[in-house]
Amino acid sequence: MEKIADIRRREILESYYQVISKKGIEGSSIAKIAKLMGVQPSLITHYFKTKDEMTMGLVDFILEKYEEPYFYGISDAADYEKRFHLFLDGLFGLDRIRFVDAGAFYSCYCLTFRNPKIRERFGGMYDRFRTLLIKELTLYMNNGVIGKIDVTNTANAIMSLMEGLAYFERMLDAREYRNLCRSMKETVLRLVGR
Amino acid sequence: MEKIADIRRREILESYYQVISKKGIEGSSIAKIAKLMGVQPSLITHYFKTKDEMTMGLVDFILEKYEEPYFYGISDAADYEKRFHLFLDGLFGLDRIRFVDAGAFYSCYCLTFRNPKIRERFGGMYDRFRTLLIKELTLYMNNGVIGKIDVTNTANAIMSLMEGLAYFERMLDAREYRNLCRSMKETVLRLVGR
Amino acid sequence: MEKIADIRRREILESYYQVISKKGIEGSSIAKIAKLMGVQPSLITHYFKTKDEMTMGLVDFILEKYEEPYFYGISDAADYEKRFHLFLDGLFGLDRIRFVDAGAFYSCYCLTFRNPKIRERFGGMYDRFRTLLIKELTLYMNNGVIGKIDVTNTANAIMSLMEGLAYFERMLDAREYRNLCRSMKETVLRLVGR
Amino acid sequence: MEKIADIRRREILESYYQVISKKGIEGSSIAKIAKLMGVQPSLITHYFKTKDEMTMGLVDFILEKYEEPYFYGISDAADYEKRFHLFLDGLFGLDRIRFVDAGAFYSCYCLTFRNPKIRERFGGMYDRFRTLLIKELTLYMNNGVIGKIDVTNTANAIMSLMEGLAYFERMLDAREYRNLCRSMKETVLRLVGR
DNA sequence: GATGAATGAGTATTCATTCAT
DNA sequence: CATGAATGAATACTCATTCAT
Repeated sequence: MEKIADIRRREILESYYQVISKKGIEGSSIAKIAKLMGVQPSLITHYFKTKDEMTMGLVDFILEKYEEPYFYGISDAADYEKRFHLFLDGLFGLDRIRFVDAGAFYSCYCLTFRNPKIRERFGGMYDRFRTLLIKELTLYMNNGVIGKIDVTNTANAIMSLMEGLAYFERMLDAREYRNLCRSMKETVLRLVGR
Repeated sequence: MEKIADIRRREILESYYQVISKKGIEGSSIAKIAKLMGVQPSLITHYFKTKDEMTMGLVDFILEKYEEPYFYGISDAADYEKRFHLFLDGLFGLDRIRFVDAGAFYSCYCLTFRNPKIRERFGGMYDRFRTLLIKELTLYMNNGVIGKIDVTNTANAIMSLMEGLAYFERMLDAREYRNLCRSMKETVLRLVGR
Repeated sequence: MEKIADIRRREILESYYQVISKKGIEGSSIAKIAKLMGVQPSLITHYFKTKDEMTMGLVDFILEKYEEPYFYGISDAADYEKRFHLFLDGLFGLDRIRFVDAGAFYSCYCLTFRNPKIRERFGGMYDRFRTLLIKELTLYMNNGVIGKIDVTNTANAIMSLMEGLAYFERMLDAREYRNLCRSMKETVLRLVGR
Repeated sequence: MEKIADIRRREILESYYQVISKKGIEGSSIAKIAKLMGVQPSLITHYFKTKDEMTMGLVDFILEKYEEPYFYGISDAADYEKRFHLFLDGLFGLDRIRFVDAGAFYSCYCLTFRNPKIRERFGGMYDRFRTLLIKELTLYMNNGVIGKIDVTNTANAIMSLMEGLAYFERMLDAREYRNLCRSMKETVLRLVGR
């Protein structure tokens, strides 16, 4: 039984997210969010004292969404060989579900350049992701699925590949993107010594 | 013999660039640019009819700066072996000179999500870069410096690696970044069959 | 046996008084009062239907405080000569206790210019004070402590002197203020024919 | 030939003065001033960067008005006896022209409690007035029109009397006020030893 | 080529107040 | 008695833009 305040806050962040997706960070405003929600702007300031506070909320909102597929997308199959390929497909597969609008995500990423708190949040998220990758890679390494590697270094490389892939997704046509995905997967295979 | 108008326009874009670097796209305005230049805002509107027009100008300004090291950074050494390694260092070396403020660059990148014209500019820039990479890779391939590869595919992968590296640069500490650079270079070496 | 409602109203007025002292009438608001009290703004509206009503309450609160030293500060000594000098010291002495913050007091005084009800309250307070002065002066006159005077006129003059003194207190340095107090006392002595 | 900017600024201050007279400091706003002028609020911010800046301007505007009758109201008659009485009438006469709305004046006075700069302006004005009084009193003293007095002290007392008179003007009916004026004049006569 | 006056819509935030719980 | 949701108007100030000079 969630409190009404939490629901409202969530609603506001959801609307902020939609506005920022459509209009960008420079085109988003409390008034537009309120209009989308069908409430008065002052109601929003009732829940978030300042716009900065609300933006911090949005970053958390987005990073949570962004993180989800990584944390919950990993198979727990007993067969490590199979699990490894599922894992790779989860990272670079064409059917990878994108939970967060890329425009909104990069808008928030831009905030890291001037807002140390937001940079921390992004940093924290990537740390958690790196830790997850390391754990997973170590598992595969210890079970002979992949070769002996520097797991931290490899995790960083994988994250970089993923980021590059995401960045270029919309710059490429479907065929090029498909090739890039495959190429990335193969690159990872080589990186882990297979 | 440049006209005074061109000089002024350049000056304005330079100031816009500085403002966007410091305050982000959501914190930049004609008034702030004018203040930085020590002129009246209306002078800026005199040279750029609308803010959108000026922003288009800024994108070109930034992409030009961004492109420069790639186009002029490639060695023309006769020794292909040596040239190849200089080439790799140019892309992933620690001493790679960054000509464009990353915050400003990503702010402009964000605009591609809502402005098709700007997306075109970015797309064009990456096309030119891909063409350059393909030409260079083909040269190395034809001269036996690297193995038989799908050059387009490899060029895309290299661009992705570079982008991922740039994205994470400020999220990593110096040591991690150094390792990532080295790792990237090794990854490319494997991709090109060495 | 005071009701809780009366206590709360008193509490609210005390907080309003503090806020107006610190921020002035133009900087005071129900929200700030509520924050100072650690309650919700709506609680204040519960006790005072409108802000105007609360302001009326504040005026009474302040005038009551303001009046106090005059009403209770007068000696009841049997020796009229002595009592007269204590009386004078009470009005113009350096050790005169100020019960009301001058900033808050003048803020309320300003309201008399637009709010007839508030003007009445101030007028009533000054009437009571004048009556008191007249009574006291008559006593001294009838007992030969002072000469034959127009008591009403003299009371008005004394009030004016006091007001002028209060007005300039913070514009003068300590020495000047001390001299002014002494000068005022001497002026009164002359006015009452001594 | 005054510049348009100076005229506009003056116009704005005049309107601010009218609004503050009618609505008090707590009821005055840029929007109301603009409405009274028939212009957009943003035009006002064009001439005064902040409301505080405009308020500083208003204080100067009001003090200037307030000062005027004192500086220009003093007779330069050669007959000192006559000049002295004209001088007294100027200060306490019934026909004393009031140049400044009392409500607006006291609203500004209230600002001295929280704004040191404004306090300074008021202090400066009173200093100039005291200096003027001292000069005038010294003239009379040196020419035997009045007795030997402490001119500074007397100047302070006169200012206090005037302030008290102004403060109570609107609290008294016409007859009482007339009497108070006369009483004040007599008090001054006694203070200067006549 | 450049200034500065002016507009009108927009910004985040605060205001007093109402009402259901 | 007290909270907290919600409103709608107001606050100072900034925005991009136009236009006359």
